[in-house]
Amino acid sequence: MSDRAAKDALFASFGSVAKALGNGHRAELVDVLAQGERSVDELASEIDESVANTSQHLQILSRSGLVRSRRNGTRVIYRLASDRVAALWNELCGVASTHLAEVEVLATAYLGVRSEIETVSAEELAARLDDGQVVLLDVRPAREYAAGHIAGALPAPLDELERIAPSLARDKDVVAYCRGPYCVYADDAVRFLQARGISARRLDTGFPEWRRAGHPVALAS
Amino acid sequence: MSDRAAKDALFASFGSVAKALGNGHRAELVDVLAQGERSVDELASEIDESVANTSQHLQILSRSGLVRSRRNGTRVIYRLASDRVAALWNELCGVASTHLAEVEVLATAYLGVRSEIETVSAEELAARLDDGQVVLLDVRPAREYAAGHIAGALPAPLDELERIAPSLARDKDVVAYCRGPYCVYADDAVRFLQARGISARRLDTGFPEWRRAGHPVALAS
DNA sequence: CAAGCATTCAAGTGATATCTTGATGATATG
DNA sequence: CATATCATCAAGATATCACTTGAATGCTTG
Repeated sequence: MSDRAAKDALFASFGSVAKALGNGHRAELVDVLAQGERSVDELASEIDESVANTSQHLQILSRSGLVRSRRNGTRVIYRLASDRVAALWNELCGVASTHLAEVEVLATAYLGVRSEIETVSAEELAARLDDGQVVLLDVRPAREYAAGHIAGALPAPLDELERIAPSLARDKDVVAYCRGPYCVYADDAVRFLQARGISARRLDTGFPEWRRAGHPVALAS
Repeated sequence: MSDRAAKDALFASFGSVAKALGNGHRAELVDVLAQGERSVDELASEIDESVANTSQHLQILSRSGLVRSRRNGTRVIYRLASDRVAALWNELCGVASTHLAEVEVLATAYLGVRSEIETVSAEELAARLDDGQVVLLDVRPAREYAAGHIAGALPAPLDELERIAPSLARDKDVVAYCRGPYCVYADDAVRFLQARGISARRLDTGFPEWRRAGHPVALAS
């Protein structure tokens, strides 16, 4: 094999990993899997695609090494191959939002206008949690809270927020967090609380980023 | 627009950035551009593709925001949109080599067996440079050295290594570096020197990674 | 303004991707 | 062992991608 052919093959291999991420549905699958492992039909309903199609996309991700799977009874459970994959996904989103103007437009179309939603950085949140002056709400679905959450966070899935809101201490800061920067849950929660006169902010990232940064978490045993 | 359609569009947009990297030739273009800006025909000859094809690939990279261009006389000069793009490319290579077994095989086919080539980490090199006990050789083409190099490195392009080798002080460590972890130059240089009885090691990354890590560099004014 | 060079465009061809549909495979349960 | 469930496979239609070729554009220079 010539040097050129060998070099092409090596770079094609690097490219194949990017190609695996180069599809909206597969990108979404990686985004969901960053929250934790899921079965094929859970993933299919999460991304609103047929099971057959989802399965095929998962196999493409698997062939490029981004995800792994195991069988559990009749189900096949997929997970990210490692935290590095989640970090790569994060970096990709960051580059896209920095350099692709359309991302901002599309994010607004999906998430709504974010200008009135104040954010908190992970560093600030970590510091204020130590002071005990923050009520931290995990507004993801209950099972994701159960699988792991920021240390000290309260379970507060969106559909229970109405019930929880009245009991929030008025003398503390309320902060909501969810799956990540492009997840609607925390935005919805902040708007919901604001509409009830409770000022709240959202973590500017999400649980996976928090955990990867080495901040304290509570994980399912 | 429904939430689902909006979400699909947003994630398709993220995916489009990955798709731009999802081709061996474009990946190689990004790898070269991480060294510094280049004209279209320089890039075309670097990746051994036709100018027309190279131009089209560059436009795909440009549309996805990964590169920018400016005109200089009859030439069009392309550059990476930012260091974050180089960091993303690095992360991608890292994930590929961690999770794709074939990368190791292909890297060996291209770079040769690397087991006998000792490496130095950037941290160790930075520390030893301060001690003055290292001869550091930049074995990239001369114009890349001229555009910027590690502070204290000597210009030592491969085709002049024969001339330079005899003058290397025998009481110091010799370290070679080049474009990055998947570049042959430093490996070739180490083998060349070893064959002449000079023990040498290579930096395990390359110049762009060194610079992004904030280590000292000398840049063209 | 004509000539030359670098780059881009446009059109065409063969190869890949994506999604759908219906069938098959694997595992647990009655 | 029959059945239900979850997942994968196989085949086919449509769209997109990658590369080639030849023409067109933009800039500089004589």
